[in-house]
Amino acid sequence: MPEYPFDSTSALPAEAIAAAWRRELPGVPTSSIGVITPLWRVAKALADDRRRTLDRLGVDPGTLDLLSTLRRSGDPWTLTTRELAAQTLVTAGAISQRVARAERSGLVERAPSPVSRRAVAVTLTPAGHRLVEGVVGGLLAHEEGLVSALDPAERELLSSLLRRLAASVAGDGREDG
Amino acid sequence: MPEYPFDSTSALPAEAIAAAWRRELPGVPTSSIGVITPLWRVAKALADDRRRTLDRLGVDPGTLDLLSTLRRSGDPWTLTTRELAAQTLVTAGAISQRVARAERSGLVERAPSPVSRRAVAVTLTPAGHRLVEGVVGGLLAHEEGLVSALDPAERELLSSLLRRLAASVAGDGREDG
DNA sequence: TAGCCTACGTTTAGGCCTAAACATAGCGGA
DNA sequence: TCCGCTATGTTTAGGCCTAAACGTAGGCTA
Repeated sequence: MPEYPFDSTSALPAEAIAAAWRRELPGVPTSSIGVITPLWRVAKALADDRRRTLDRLGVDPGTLDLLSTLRRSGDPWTLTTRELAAQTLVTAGAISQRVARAERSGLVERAPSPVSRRAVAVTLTPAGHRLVEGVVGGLLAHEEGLVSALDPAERELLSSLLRRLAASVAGDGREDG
Repeated sequence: MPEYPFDSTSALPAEAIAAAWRRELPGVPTSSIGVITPLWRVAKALADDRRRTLDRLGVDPGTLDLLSTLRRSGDPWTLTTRELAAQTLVTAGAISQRVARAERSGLVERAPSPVSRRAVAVTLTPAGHRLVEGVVGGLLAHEEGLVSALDPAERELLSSLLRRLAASVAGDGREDG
């Protein structure tokens, strides 16, 4: 049996963590804990769930992210390293490694870009097409089930709160120099 | 200059991703994308921000999580590997590695547990105390600023939606066997 | 045509994680 | 007392990431 990490429902409630800090180090500001802790727990639970689901389907999350981005981009299913990095939110170095892994597995091919001679064009192979097309529908259907605990109005509300928070975090923390 | 990943605000909106799937593979269910995509983007933005903040303070996120959990537990600042795994939501193997790293840095010590002979008691050293106490206040103050884009009522709402979602994800995805 | 700058990719070092295989410790029954 | 089962930790293989160093391409200018 695989060794699962503990799940978020059995973890200490965020409010207990905040209370412990106030008891141990009076004066530390604890109000962010109530939102950041549940956020990370959900994100981790979703990531764990996706990793296990994809494991059963024979692909890893980084590779599926790569194949999905190419597949979604439409005919001719080709993007440069730079475009892939921008759409998947990881560094160019990470893309380089993902592409190398996927290329070893025969899922994508690298070729000099027709547009710019220093760019590299990454293209889905037939095997890559088959894999992503065979997996994406099932994955999305599964995740649809996970979020169905919230009704459509609640999902919209959650989504909009998250987008506002994202704007705040991205705006801060970066713009010094 | 470090190579930053692209930030979430410049990324493709979740709705554009869903529309691309509907165009490319009609029939795939796309309604989960609107909530899962923003959720992961915020989580990643927060994780990136925390990593960089802690980097300036000379500690890594995994180590701070370990030291914080011990510090919060109160006198005598000792927990077993198992308790640490339960509270930090990572596997026992990950805890073992974190503790080994922190021990090499002189921040914690391992000793046989007085309670059970097969348990290992992990305790904060004076250097560990100094580090966590010197860092936690600043980190929480910084993150307080990040979430201040939402007013208290909105934070409470977000928090409660996230907790409901966490319960759904943890309940599903695991209980087969 | 050399010098410089920027854009684009890749590689490497090292942190971090999970899953799985291993070890050991204690418990409990036959 | 031997066997088996469970609890607890550690180790290893391998995925995944960032930061930083490194190549190399093209453009621009003197």
